[in-house]
Amino acid sequence: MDSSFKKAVWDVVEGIPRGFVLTYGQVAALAGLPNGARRVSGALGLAPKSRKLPWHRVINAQGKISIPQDSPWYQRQKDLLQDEGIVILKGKIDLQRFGWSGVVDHLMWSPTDEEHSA
DNA sequence: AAGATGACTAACT
DNA sequence: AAGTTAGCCATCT
Repeated sequence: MDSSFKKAVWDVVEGIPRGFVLTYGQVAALAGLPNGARRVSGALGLAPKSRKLPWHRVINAQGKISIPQDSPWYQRQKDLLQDEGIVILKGKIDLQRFGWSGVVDHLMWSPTDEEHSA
């Protein structure tokens, strides 16, 4: 594993604002590896505690927690997310609303402009 | 060296 | 909406 990638991942995750989430794919892309989604999970696991990363703000592209439910970390991540105001309905998080870039998209894409966009 | 694995994804059924 | 398939690629057996 390229150590510079790990570091890039940590930097990206560290920059996720409270109350928002990013998908593994997005983090990978922002860290410089467009095809490195699967690498992100590893990087998070290797992160030193001293960085105190908001690792829980990283979820999969389906808006769901990717940790196996039989792991204690699953509930842990769920709690942390809900504690910062993120709503998890039926196990899914609305990326349009809580996704970091999703917020920007929403601001730029007003429903009333729908017919003008194409 | 070769095959299995996984905190992933997009595309398809 | 939920399950399957095929790519992905560093790590681990």
